[in-house]
Amino acid sequence: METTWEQQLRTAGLRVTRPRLSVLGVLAEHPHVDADTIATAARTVHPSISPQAVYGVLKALVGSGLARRIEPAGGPALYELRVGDNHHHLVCRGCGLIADVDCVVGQAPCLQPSDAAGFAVDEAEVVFWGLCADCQVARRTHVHGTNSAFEEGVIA
Amino acid sequence: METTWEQQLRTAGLRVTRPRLSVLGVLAEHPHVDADTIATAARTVHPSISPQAVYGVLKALVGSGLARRIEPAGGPALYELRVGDNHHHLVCRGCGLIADVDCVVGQAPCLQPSDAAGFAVDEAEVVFWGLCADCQVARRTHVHGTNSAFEEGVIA
DNA sequence: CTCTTGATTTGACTGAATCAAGAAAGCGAG
DNA sequence: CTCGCTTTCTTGATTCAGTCAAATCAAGAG
Repeated sequence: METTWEQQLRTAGLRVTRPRLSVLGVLAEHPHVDADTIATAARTVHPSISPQAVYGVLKALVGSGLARRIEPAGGPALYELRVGDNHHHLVCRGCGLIADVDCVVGQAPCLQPSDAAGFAVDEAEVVFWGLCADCQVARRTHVHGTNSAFEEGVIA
Repeated sequence: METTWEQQLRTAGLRVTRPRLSVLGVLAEHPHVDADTIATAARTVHPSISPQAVYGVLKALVGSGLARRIEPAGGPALYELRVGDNHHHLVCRGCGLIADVDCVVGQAPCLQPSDAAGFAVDEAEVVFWGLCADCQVARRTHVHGTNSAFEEGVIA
């Protein structure tokens, strides 16, 4: 697995560098992370890595299709290594937890708009909003505000 | 129509103020606008309105259900008056143009994830990415880069 | 008309991300 | 193995969207 990243980088026409391997390592362990968390985690392996290097690496990875960038409303961009399978995401309104959902249909775009209004659609992005199991419990226990942040448009 | 806003504000328990009426006026004319554009446009009617007032008004409108906030990846948040019908959006990768798409199914969430992973889902947000009619032409005419900005992950 | 409460202004501030210039490292050719 | 070109990383400044807080101002109930 370790060497695979090296190969993948080369295949993508990218040089194999320490910052890139560190970032890939972090992404492999954490399915959905923001740039800042990646920088912090990567520093345990490569202490001198700069935040901007992380942005640069991520841009290169996304640009070459090795990683995917998702931008849930109300938070920083997140990155994941799972690419090419056009899956979707569940986002928790309470704690920001993200889970993957397999796409029912196979290829992108998995959905077609009822009226495309002249658009050539190449991707249908689906985000399911709700409460994760833990936050549902926390809500019911009525300790309103236990789980920090993200409090806002909860519909129920 | 003019007076309806006043009524709607009152019904929502909000005071009727000049900044709020100005912002509502702008939103009624432009279906999908960002806060900055709203501020600029509102100033033609109410010159002294401050940018922060616009943020305040928008937060109040969204909070009371009179407006909806959407946040397409890679751009500032946009606001629209069309609420309560759970419709979706088409976004142009070329120029950022946004079009509404009626939801095929009626109520939210219109879609259910195949495996909710314990989440209580209350909304399915769908964004269709592609090229609008104009940008398709511009692309074909090969004047690459005519339509500013937004250039990046075009799949085709 | 007056008073209370809610809204707006003003101005400072945060967080995420980009840009630019110089230094450093990858890696192919010799 | 070494050279040297090119890509990538570092450092530091800068933008952009949006928030926060204190003070002023106005809506509208009484």
